[in-house]
Amino acid sequence: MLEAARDAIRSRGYAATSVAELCRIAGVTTGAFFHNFENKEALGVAAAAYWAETTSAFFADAPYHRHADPYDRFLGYIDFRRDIIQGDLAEFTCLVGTMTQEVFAAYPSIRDACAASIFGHAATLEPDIAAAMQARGISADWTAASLATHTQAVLQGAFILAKASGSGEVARDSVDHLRRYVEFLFAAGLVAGSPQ
Amino acid sequence: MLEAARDAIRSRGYAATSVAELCRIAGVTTGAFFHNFENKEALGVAAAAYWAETTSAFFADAPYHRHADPYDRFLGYIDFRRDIIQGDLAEFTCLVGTMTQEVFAAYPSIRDACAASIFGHAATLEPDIAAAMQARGISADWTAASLATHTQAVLQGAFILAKASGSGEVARDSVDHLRRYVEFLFAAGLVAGSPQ
DNA sequence: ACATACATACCGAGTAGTATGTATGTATCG
DNA sequence: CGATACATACATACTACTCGGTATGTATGT
Repeated sequence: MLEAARDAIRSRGYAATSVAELCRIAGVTTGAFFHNFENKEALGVAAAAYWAETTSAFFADAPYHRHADPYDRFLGYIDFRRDIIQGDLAEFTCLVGTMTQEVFAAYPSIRDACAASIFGHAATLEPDIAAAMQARGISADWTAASLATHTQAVLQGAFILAKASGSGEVARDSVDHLRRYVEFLFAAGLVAGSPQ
Repeated sequence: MLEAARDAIRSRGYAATSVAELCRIAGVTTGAFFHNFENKEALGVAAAAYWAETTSAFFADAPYHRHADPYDRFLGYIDFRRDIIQGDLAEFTCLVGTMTQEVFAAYPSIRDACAASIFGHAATLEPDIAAAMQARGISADWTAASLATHTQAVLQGAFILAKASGSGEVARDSVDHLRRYVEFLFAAGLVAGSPQ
């Protein structure tokens, strides 16, 4: 059911996905649906929570954690995010980013669940960024938290451009820029602190 | 009518905005609506085209064009984008970015109109970026076009995070990171070409 | 000066279809 | 036997869209 919601909402959006269609895809009846979810809004919240869970597990198992150096882990994360931008648009884009755009004003409960997923994921990057900053003696006018959040902004924006262009290529290009930025940040830390 | 569509779709989304509601806001009848637009999809296309027109004029009149140096104009653009992230969420976020997420699979005509607006706007930045690169003798593994596109990705992603968090603050933080990146790119051009 | 014919823009009640949600019945469990 | 987990058949509201009618203007002929 939650998987059906994930797939349908990712390709059609929240409002355009009907409960009946969802039931048909998942092979359940409307009775079962409304037995498990109070209403459609509750499904949206549950879908966002399910997304947070499954993506957490997915990234926890990803190979970039093998690196001993936290800086390498962070760069490895970015490379990994770049690598998984491939195949069908609805397969690599972000459910909660999509839903947020639609429901942020009308359904605060869904918006909050989406925000928890996005910022919760960003928070998992903070320790590595902070450790990398400390190892390189970086004290800048940006924080580990703001850089972690920025990576998510770049990714979300990259997904929008991918959907607009119909291809993941522009998204990968943007992630390349993000990687270069991070290299600059930590290379600059070795010499001074900020550009010019 | 197009203004009503712009405001309604920016806060509620395309699918959740009904024709009847649109007519009520704009103070027209359904007869008038379907006289002017073949169907709701045609309105979506027209709204995206109207957005492209009005934003083109808005940015053409913006103060950053006063700078004599193309590099300053580009940085001025980024600062301007940062400055206008204020007030209500539905007022500073991007109509075509929002619509793209919803309709990219179901309504190719709307998606294409949104893509034309986004990438058309990005293209207006290319000449200044290219001129700045040439003035500083930069030959890098990135192009003016890819950097222009990346700026749009950061902005679009920043808007998503703003909607998720309910505040423009995180969006402005991301634009700050973008500015710092651009400064790095052009500072590095003066010495070598890439980080390290 | 003005009648006729016609085109365009618009009105708004109505329609077929679809949306979410509900009321009620039934099977399956501990 | 009571509670939970569903299935089925609606109910009600809303959806995009239509269609016959009308108001307004314009081109043309006399």
